[in-house]
Amino acid sequence: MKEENIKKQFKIMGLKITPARLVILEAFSDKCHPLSAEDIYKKIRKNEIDLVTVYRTLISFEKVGILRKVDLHKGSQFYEINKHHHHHVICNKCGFIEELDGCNIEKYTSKISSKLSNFNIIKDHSLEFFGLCKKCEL
Amino acid sequence: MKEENIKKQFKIMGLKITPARLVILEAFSDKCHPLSAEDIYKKIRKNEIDLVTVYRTLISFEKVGILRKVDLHKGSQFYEINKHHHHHVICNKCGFIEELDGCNIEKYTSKISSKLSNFNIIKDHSLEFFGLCKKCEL
DNA sequence: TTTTTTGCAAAAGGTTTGCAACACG
DNA sequence: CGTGTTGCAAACCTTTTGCAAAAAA
Repeated sequence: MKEENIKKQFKIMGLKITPARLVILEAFSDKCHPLSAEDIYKKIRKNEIDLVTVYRTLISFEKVGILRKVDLHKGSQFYEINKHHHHHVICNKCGFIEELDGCNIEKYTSKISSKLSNFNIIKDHSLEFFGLCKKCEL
Repeated sequence: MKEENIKKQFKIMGLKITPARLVILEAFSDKCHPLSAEDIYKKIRKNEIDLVTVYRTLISFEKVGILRKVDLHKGSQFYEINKHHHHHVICNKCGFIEELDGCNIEKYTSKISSKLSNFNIIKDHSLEFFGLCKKCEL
């Protein structure tokens, strides 16, 4: 995303443009793997942004819809850019992650929606696969 | 499950039969909602089983396949009986959980399996939906 | 100038580990 | 009796909170 567009989006979202936010957003753009707070902290250490700021930024970004949470059955919470909705396959042994293009479960979602007794509104879903990668299957 | 069958299964799994394990397993049987270590600890407090033992038991049960992890986007890890595979809808506001009967994404799973470049073996998946329950949508 | 945001320190969960005592088989 | 399991205390790791200083608009 271009600098200008980011600024516009931040403004719309009610977020001030700060170096920390730009750096953290940047950390997501060059790699499409999900990142944890710690991952980002290490990655941008040279910028000397506090880990607490990373946490707070992730929370704001998720709140306004820039990021989404991903559960990888690891110790900590991961986030990824909330675009090009997709899912992952995670190796139970080494933690390797493969991305799956797209997500075609809309049909399934609408089917289940009609069966629900306590929900009218479904906003999101998480779908991750777990297995053994080729290196670890041996 | 009957006492006898449990004992057999435990034996097969290489787990000794202990009061703690029976009580913890029991905690899962009368309710199909996912439970966290803390949930179980509170539920069985009268049996005076240490929280650490609960954690360790959950880990062993998951390892041998009696339980599976469920990610509910809450602070802690939840588990449920690894049978009658199904999914959940979780209210983002109040945390209410609705269970979905069955799971019909096998077709989807086999479709994605063929596209993977780093995995031959898919063992499990997690699929949870998030939204607002009828009480919270107002 | 006003409102957010940041850093630091500290607290608050949640989960894991070490070790000695205990219990299952 | 031997190995696996438990309880207790303490450590650990991740995430959150309070508050004053700094920065954005």
